[in-house]
Amino acid sequence: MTFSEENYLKSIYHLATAKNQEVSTNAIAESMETKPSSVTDMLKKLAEKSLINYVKYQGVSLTEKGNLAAKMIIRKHRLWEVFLVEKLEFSWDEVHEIAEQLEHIKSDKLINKLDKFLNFPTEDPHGDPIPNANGQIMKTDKKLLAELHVNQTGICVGVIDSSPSFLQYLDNKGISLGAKIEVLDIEPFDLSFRLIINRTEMVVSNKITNNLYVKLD
Amino acid sequence: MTFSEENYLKSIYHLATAKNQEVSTNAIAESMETKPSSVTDMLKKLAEKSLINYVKYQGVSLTEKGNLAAKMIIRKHRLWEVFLVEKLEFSWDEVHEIAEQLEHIKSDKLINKLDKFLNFPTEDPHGDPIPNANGQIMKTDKKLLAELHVNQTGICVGVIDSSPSFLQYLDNKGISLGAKIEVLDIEPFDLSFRLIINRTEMVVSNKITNNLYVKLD
DNA sequence: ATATATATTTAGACAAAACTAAATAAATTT
DNA sequence: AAATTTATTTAGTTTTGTCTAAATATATAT
Repeated sequence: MTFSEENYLKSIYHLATAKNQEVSTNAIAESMETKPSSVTDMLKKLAEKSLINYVKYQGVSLTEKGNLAAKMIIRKHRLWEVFLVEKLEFSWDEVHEIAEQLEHIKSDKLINKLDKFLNFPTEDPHGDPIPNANGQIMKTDKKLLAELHVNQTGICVGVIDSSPSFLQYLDNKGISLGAKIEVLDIEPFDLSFRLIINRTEMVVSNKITNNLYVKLD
Repeated sequence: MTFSEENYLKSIYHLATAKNQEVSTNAIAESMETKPSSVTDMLKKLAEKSLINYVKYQGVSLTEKGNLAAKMIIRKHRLWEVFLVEKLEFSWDEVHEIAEQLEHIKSDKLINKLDKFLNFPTEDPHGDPIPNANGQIMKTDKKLLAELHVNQTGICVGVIDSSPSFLQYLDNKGISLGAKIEVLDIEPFDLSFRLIINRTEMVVSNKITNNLYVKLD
């Protein structure tokens, strides 16, 4: 499988998981920053290889085979991210780009040894789950911070937006995975939250609360 | 720089180092298992980028820029090999293929952090030197085992042939880097050596002695 | 020095993955 | 239901890296 094919599979997987329905050509083109006509070409190839179900004009879904392949790429991506943060001391906003390259390295033995070396982590540095060697994903019962009520507490377990700018914002505010969060107050007008995070009181906008996952305790 | 360009540079570097003269089109084609006509095409491109000195029909040499680029690829290859053996517990005959992929990952920060994580190794698992971040190579004063005389002793510091079959042969004989070697006897007829390696006596052919480096002590 | 053999380059073609522009299907509006 | 907009596909081109076959340069042998 080529790098390009792998990137398409990954993209389709993410879009299908988010929307939970057939994925459109245009959606893929947008997420991959390419042209719809290029997408059509690739869809034919992936369908030819039985990695996707493709009916002209009807959008696509992953086959069992394609789904597993996508999860294996995501497994590699997230394991390498753990390696970069835990072993090489990268910060969580720097690892995505490098993992985009490392995820294409082909060697089952390598990735399974890496998994063991890292002690079989179940989540990457952004709180996203890491599929195991069989493609199974442990799903945690996390909620958006935006869904909490006043006086509820939880711990930060992940982000939706993992762009460097958002992650750096969180760093500046002292918010990292594992941080203890208590909701003091919610402003009805703009849905901003007054919180205590790790003993520090702060106010965050609803843009933040809609991109942070917490686990209730 | 593309993967292919990097592979050509590496190949030219190795051939130039071994032969110490202009490298021929055919030699490159053979070492890369490709056709001379393909090589010619690529040489034009590399010359265009000032990575090699190329005069039609005269063979090629690396420019300063090309030489440095080649050494950086080799640096990455060898550092990843150290990682695979020291951290992931691969054996020395398994790492080459995987390192061939990893050497193309582009991130200076990554490779320098990896270097630090591995404690700035100077040699890879086969005893080959690792260029530092500036491209400098520490050269050790090693000799071929075949050059030793009766009664001389040394320690094994590297191999020329690093094919899995040779490395596995060495494993079977209990020969690894750091092994203590004493030459007991040399058979004039076939130049086979009777040795003591790590307290065990054995006889090895000149094919072996011409592929093992030792350092005298 | 000429003939022969070998090495190298050129010319033209192909596959992969992208693109643009044009055509067509599907969805939406009026 | 027809018209319009939007989404998707097709057709034809480009670039990268490879190939084969043919041409040409260099090296070797007689």
